[in-house]
Amino acid sequence: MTVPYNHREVEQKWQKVWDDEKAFKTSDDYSKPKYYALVEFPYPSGQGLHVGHPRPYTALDIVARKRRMQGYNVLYPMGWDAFGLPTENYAIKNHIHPRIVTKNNVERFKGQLHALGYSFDWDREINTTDSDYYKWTQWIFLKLFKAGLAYKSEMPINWCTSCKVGLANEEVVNGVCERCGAEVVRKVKSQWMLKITEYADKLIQGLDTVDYIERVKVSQKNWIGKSQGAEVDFAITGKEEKLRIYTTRPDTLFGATYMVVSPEHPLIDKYRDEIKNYDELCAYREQAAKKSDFERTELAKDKTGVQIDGITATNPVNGKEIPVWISDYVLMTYGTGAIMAVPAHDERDWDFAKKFHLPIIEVVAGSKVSVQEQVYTDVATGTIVNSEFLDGLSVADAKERIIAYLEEKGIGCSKTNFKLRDWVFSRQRYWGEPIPIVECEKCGFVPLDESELPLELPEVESYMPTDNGESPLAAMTDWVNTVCPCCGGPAKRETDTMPQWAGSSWYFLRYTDPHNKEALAGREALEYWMPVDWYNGGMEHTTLHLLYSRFWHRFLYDQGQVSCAEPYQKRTSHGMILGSNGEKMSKSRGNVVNPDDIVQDYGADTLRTYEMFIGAFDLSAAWSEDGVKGCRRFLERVWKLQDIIVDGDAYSADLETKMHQTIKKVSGDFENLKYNTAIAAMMALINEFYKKNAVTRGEYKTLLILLNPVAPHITEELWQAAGYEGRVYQTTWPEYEEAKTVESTVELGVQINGKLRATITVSKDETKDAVIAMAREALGDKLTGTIAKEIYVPGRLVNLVVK
RNA sequence: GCGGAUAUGGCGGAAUUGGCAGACGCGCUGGUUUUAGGUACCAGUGGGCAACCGUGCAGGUUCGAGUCCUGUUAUCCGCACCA
Repeated sequence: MTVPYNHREVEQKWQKVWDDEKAFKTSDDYSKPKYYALVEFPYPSGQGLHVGHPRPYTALDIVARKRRMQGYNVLYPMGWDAFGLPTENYAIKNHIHPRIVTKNNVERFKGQLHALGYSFDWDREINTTDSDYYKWTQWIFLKLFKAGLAYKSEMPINWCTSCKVGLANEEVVNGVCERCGAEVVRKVKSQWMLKITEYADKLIQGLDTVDYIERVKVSQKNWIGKSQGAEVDFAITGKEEKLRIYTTRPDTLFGATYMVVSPEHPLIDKYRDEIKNYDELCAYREQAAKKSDFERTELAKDKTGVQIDGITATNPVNGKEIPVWISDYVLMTYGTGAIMAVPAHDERDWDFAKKFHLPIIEVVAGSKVSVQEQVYTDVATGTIVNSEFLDGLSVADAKERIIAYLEEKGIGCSKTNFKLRDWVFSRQRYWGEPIPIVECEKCGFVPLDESELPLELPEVESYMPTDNGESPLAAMTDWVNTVCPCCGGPAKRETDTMPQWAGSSWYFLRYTDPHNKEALAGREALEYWMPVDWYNGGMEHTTLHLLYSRFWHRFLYDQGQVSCAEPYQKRTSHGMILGSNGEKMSKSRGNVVNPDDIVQDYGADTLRTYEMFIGAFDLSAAWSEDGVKGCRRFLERVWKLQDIIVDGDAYSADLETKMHQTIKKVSGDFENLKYNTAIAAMMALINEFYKKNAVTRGEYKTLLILLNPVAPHITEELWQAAGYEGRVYQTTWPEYEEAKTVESTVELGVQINGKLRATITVSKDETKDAVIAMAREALGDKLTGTIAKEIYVPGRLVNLVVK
């Protein structure tokens, strides 16, 4: 009888061995084939590791370990995305420097990850808050600035009226401050912006060249929101000036019965003398500005607006005079801030026209507008009517025709718009990368010289933002007042810092060469390692982090700094781990599971196995302590196979097919995010061993290798105990023979009219006639009437169609 | 409202992509070992006495549908009037 399975001893032992042997150190031998597996690096929060973290980490650890055994040079790194709000807030509250808070949290996280036995190369650990690291974040910012992609602009920020502090979006809950519950208003402040919009098209096109799960591609495309339409000039009656609008439906131009401009549109102030109800418009504008996003959502269906009295416009294609309204359903930030309204064929225009009794003209025949009193927005069917030279055309043809007409007459042009907005890049916070720009009275915004990087975060007395909304750095006059790098005159440093997204927008590059002092990473390292072969992360990062980092990478590519256009070859996403009640884990719900407890009580291998077995990797799954026990039981059963090992390096004859099938199944499933079925296959395999009460040394060896990526500690221990050579992590991944995965005899279902009536066992290469004959015999009396059709699907079933 | 997903035993979930639904695990029932509890092991476990019926619901295509098509309901996630 063998010793019992003591997970604590086994896991500590092997973690030490791996450390001592530098088992997972990435090699600098660039002649080997490479594999770069990446998981999103965590924010080291004060709560420590959550059971959600190990799910993706284990999944890619499995891939990384398997790839090493397949002979690849594997880069599987880990680091810390450590700038950010919670650390800063904790520092403010407890009067501890955020650097200390970060250091403590990182230590805790690292200890927890280490205890889970991940094969990260810790020599490549990075931390976004190290000045050696953020030096290069600042360096990239300077490149963006010099390329004209960083600029300052007035943007509204969330302002808590009670705390007198600018808030991040995530600190605003239902329109009030998360901390004090006071009202949050918009306050305009000059902020750094990055022109991600300039890369909108490249970011869409790049998606065609990469292997991302479909829903990630779809979300990115929707977020960028490309729409093709036209800009058209409407004449303002009696004026030289035109009112330019954007529309995706230029084909409905003849159906425009009024226009709407956004309340902030400059037209209103420009013609204030001619406008008879200017005061009324101003009142509406003020009301619209006060509406919070929350209220605007609530009121989405109920349209409001005021007609501009004194101004009308002329439809350029038919010369008709139409009224102009203002309404907050038109946004100043999209298109031109003005629209033509075609109520017959746009839902919002329809609602608005109905409310204010404006005329509705049908220009796409779909019978619904006039007959059923319904808006008709379908573009795939329908024929243009009431539109002179467009009559009879399809929507698509009419679009083409009208755009040609507009361009010929000089009253409009085709135009592409994006929903994507530029990236607001500054934060009025302490715990972020300082923006390496000074403002000189004479020279304006001047970038620091690269030699001055890193621009280190100075020590401050208080991390609290100031009451006027400036960053805490603004109070440090010694630091703020500096000289202009350009003219030597007096200048002030930028006191805002970068958002948390900055450090994570390029970290995958740093891992390739983390200690490089001369560059963000060496050229050779970048060329060898990039792109990331497989990147896994949460769906919540699809539109921000993933898009931002693709933007930075594409920019660096255009600058000749990196050698591939897209940073990630493959992107997958994991599902969330929910509490045992099926709800999201949270302290307030009291359903949080601490991974440390599971590691203590059941072991890291059990936790890893369970998290992989819990369900389909991309779907959310509820935690179950009983499920954990089941996985522990499985490992116990693997442990106890030691008692029934028999001699023989080969697979036994009766299990040969099963062995080859299992290798195939596990190898394939590990590549396709199907960890749950891979583990199920291994469970089924050991059930076979127990049925026979014997496992050959050859079978046992294969099992240990297959299971090793999932449960690395126990398999190393058993490997050593069985006296196999070296370590599992140094061995070679087993091969299977396709021919040997097929059983020589198969059981077939025999159906009558699609219903199962019997089963027969036949040899895999039996002829159809013979199989049918056997099927008829097996059915006996059950077969009545005449057979109209005989269907034989080899390896599957026989179906007899009877009349 | 728009976009994306999901729906299969008591529970978590499988199903070679149109071919024997319920793999694997949990739980449960009975048994063996044990002073007992737990552990471990063995047998059983979708429903129904049966014929049969069973993959959210209603239709359809097919020799054959969890899988394809049409419609519909519920739940979850993301977005918010983008002309």
